[in-house]
Amino acid sequence: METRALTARTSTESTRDIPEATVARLPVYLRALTTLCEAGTITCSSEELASAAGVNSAKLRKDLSYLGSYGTRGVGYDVDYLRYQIAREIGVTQDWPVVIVGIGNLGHALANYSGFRSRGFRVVALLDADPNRHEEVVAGVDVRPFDDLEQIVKEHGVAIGVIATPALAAQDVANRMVASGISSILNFAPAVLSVPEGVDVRKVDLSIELQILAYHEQRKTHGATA
Amino acid sequence: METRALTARTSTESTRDIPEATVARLPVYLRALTTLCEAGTITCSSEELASAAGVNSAKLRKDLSYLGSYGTRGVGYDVDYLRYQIAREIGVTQDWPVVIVGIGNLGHALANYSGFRSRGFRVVALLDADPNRHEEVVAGVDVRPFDDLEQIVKEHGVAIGVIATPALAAQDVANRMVASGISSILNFAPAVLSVPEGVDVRKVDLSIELQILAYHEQRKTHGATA
DNA sequence: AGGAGTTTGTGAACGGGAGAACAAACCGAG
DNA sequence: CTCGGTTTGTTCTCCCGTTCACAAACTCCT
Repeated sequence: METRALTARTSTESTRDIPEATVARLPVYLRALTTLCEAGTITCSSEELASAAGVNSAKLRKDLSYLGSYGTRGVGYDVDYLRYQIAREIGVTQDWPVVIVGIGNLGHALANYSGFRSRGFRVVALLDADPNRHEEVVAGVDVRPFDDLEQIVKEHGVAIGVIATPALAAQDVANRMVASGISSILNFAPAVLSVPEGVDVRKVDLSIELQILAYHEQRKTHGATA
Repeated sequence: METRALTARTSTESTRDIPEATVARLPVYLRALTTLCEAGTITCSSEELASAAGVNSAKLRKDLSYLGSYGTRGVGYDVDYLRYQIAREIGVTQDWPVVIVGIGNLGHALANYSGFRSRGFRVVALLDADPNRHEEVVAGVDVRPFDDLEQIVKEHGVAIGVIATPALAAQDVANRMVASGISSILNFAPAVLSVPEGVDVRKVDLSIELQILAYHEQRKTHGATA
């Protein structure tokens, strides 16, 4: 009778529906906590953690409150405990298999990026349409033909794909990924992807970021071009 | 008596104070327009352009309205004219000199990325603290010692810097950049930078994007781990 | 010239996130 | 046990951004 049925979960814990803005900050908190942890810190206040993460302390506390009450009033948060809780909420307590398509300059860099491995992701395959690259071994993983995508996805249970191809190829790659069963895509190609309902796409665009900076930069020195 | 005094500008054109969310979308429109232009399209409606950019048409129209009235009712927008207007508003009608610090995997990829050159940016220098790299030439630009930063910035009038170093070095690099006169920073290092008032920092974090995808992915297959 | 059809530009309602401020809860000292 | 100091969790308010809906404006056809 109630809409509750939709939000009710089997689990005994975890209040669901975390705001999107909060979800985007959780990884930042996670990194800050890891840094604190490595520095030997046992406990920290919301003020300290907020400062380490570069956000407002009130915002931090509100964000954490969506996950539950993991702090202790008058004391603060247990660094290691909170770190685990956030990692669990995000889902990076165990590794996610990932495929990267497009082994150009950027693909190389991504394959070699150690931050993936250390933060819950494992590159299980590198794919490229160019046969000349199929001899290569990058970061300990050999480059394979793009047509192997479906088999690899099935074999490793891959849910997340990274697109690092030229813009023209991006939509085709996305289509094949979706057809193979991938339901989350990180797109580095400068192209707008259209995907079916239920598939998440996040886009990282290097030149757009620079253009945004250029806009503000232009403002700073507006009329003073002499 | 009115707050108008604050928003009034000397220029005869350009209504100022464009919302930040709009600024972030202008480069997307610019790219969509360029694509349309290359396809030979002369005119397009807000609906078409919005679809090409992957946004709502009402949002597109409102965004464009902040720049002025560049469309024609009953007709649409002149592709080439609008393209120029947006480029001018962003400030990419002429090239911005850019320095990249940290020539590891990612730095290499960035230096070779053709999208910068074609979108109003010119890499004038590659810097690295490691003397072993100073022999290298990447993308036609030779890698120079980090200590040359100030001289290069002065010489070329560089206002925008890109940080592609490990996390530990990022803050130091940022400090040196600011001291040299750079006032806009694009940071790829997984670290929170603190900079003085007036300096803009944008952050691109590869693993955070993946973590956000992982969160949603975990939801899709919530209790069905069987 | 006039009217039908089309598309822009914008006013207004709506929803979500940011930040301030405070009550509830915890620790430790006496 | 009580009290003062500290820090969390949460409520409330404000502001930005999104979206709807419609009037204004333009073209084309008759």
